[in-house]
Amino acid sequence: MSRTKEFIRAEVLQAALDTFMEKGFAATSIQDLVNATKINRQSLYNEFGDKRQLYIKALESFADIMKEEARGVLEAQEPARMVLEKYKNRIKARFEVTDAAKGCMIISSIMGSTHADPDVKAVIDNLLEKKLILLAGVIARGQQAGELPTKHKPIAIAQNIHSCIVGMSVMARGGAQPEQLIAILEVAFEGLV
Amino acid sequence: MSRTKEFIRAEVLQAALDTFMEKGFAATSIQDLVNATKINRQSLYNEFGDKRQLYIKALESFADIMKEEARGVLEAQEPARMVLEKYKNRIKARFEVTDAAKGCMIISSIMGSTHADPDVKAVIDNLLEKKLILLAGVIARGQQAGELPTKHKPIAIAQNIHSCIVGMSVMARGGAQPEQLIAILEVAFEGLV
DNA sequence: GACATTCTGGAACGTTCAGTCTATAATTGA
DNA sequence: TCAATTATAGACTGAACGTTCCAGAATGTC
Repeated sequence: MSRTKEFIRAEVLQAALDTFMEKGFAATSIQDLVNATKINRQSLYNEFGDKRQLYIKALESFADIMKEEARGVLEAQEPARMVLEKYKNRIKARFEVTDAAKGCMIISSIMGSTHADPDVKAVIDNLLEKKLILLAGVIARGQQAGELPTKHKPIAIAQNIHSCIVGMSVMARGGAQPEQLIAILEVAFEGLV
Repeated sequence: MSRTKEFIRAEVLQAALDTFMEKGFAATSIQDLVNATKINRQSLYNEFGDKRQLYIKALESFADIMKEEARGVLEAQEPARMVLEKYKNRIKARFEVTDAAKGCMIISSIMGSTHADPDVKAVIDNLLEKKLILLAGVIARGQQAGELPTKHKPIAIAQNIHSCIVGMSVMARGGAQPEQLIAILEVAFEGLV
């Protein structure tokens, strides 16, 4: 047979993801990716195709992680307030580690216009939809159980929380401190936990 | 003397701004800027220096507009709830026009890492600070007058609103519809207006 | 009308880019 | 040990990039 690979696909994808997140698609050169992944230029092309395909695969791995994280918390069969409390703490933890400043691949994609690519947009839209359904579902359950105020629709509240987290992520990258971000989160979850 | 210019500086800056917002700094070529501004390549260099300086000048003009808009609403000497109501309506109007999807130069800069440039970061930080001071000031005034709930600090509430607006801007660019965005805004201003 | 100045259009520069090619080294199964 | 296969390293290619240069056209002042 043949020689075996000396790199681990997941690690290479993670390194590529970090690079794309830090610099954005357009400003990331193949050489940047070669340096970051520490694998050969040709191996990159063999394994992932061109730059665009590598980007999409890195984005998909990011989306998978996000989806898994959201499901792990939001699908718990507990009272809605408790689930939301845990979710809030999960977000809080994300912004407490300083490298949260490195950003978010989804926001980076949207702002960098790579989402003009239908394949990219499909990944992003799918993640957003899944997340909002989960979150709105928990809120709806809480409202029906009389645990949560019913002034606003579940989907609007879910989107508000999402919107706020997106904003926090941008602010984190802009240099905001964890304490500020956590204070924002407390306001956003007012009346929910 | 000499031949007069055939272009209007503000219009050229606006065209450059639109281009940078749409594509981001790295993905915008000089040729793109020549096409968008409809002025000569050499004239661009004569008037604005290189690409980076043009970017900064476009960013500054954007920041000036944002600052002026914020001051126009938030410096009014009226009851805080009324000021916040007007501010909410101003934001709402911004997201009702469909070209809000084109984005925001500040977020684009932060996500695209042009804010690693100290000159760029200075413009952004200054705008953010000014805006938050104004907004937190109105909220503090409202709290002191007993118009607004005092559970959270004014600056935290202001940052929460800012964060939410930033998130909405990203969502708008991602394809969210005005109705969704307005519903988010209503949730964000809950208890404030 | 002559001059000085500045705008304009296009060519040209050196650099960097994404992607390909070639040659060599390494590893496997037989 | 050998043949087959694949990783690796670096040179290479053609295009696009930001920027500069140059020649000519246009315009205001004297």
